[in-house]
Amino acid sequence: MSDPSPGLNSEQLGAYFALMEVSSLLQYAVDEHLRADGDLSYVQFQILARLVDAPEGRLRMTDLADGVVYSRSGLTYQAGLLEKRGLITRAPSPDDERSVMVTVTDAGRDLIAHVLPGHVERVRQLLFDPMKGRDLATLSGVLGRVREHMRATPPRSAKPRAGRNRAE
Amino acid sequence: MSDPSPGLNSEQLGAYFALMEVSSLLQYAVDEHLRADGDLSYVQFQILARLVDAPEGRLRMTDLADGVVYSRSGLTYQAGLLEKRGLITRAPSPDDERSVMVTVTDAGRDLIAHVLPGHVERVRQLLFDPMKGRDLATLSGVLGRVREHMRATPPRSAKPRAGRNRAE
DNA sequence: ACTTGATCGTTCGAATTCTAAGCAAGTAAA
DNA sequence: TTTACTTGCTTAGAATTCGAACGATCAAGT
Repeated sequence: MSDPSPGLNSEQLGAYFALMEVSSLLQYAVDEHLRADGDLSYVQFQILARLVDAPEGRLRMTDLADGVVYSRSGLTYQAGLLEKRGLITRAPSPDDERSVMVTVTDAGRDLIAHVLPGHVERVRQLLFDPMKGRDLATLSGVLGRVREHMRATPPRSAKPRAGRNRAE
Repeated sequence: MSDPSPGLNSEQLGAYFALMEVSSLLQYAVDEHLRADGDLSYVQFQILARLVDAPEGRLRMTDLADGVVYSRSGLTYQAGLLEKRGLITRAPSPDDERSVMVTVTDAGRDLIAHVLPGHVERVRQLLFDPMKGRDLATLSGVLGRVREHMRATPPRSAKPRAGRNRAE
């Protein structure tokens, strides 16, 4: 039900714009570093990092795509590039013949290990240096809650059920 | 001097990931609405919105590009699309013959006015509904400060000065 | 078994994006 | 003024991205 749509006050609007601008600028900055230091795009870094973090270093394509907020076809394309560079391998899953398990190779782990310190350093400089006091605690609290809320909120176009909807 | 690179603690890392994921999901959600309701991409909406906000409803291409964190050539492309749809006009600036002034048309203003309520509504539902108490105040304080810090921090690859650098 | 429907991943084509190169116009120094 | 450099924008071509269509596999229900 959530409140009879009063729009956003100017503080909310400012926070919204700031959020989008900060994430854009941050992504540009780290992307630049990743390319220079490891010839990786931000997306590729995300994929590898997520795999390194996963148990056994492997994930199904779909879970990986959901994790990095990315389309399946886009992931197929990037996985092709990463596989060509020997940073990951792909193999059909034993349990489910449809799905493909993606696994980081040692080369992939090495590359992430090589790039990570500089990456983290940039994030610290840009994002956390200007914070003070309880800023971090509040920020991570709020963002964590918002993230859960978003994950739980299905996209508005939540599948027109069968077919015959959508007049017009 | 900012601290001898201790990396990031796990709370910082979590906040960083949450920030990127939240902005991604939020952008997907509003993008979906904008396309359905006004046949606009998120970038196009940003361009128009920024113009509507500008004095006289016009801006130079470069300032517009910087404002939306976008490449110049990308903006040229999008401006072409928007002009074709009659939402903006382009004209050479009187003062500086090089630069191009972009202006929102009435149609452009109307479209933004049409789309804005739904847009804002989604942002409110996804981003602000799960907030409470002083969350908003802190968030906008922190993000505002971070944004200023980022704008002031030049990209690391701050122009190889003249030409003869970049061995290799 | 047999149909129906959902899920998984890829391929295809179109749209978007970036970088590099180029042109035109401004600025500054000689 | 002439030269050199910078700035503003566009063009050209390659790379990336997405959505729709597809083939294959699984999961139920009958």
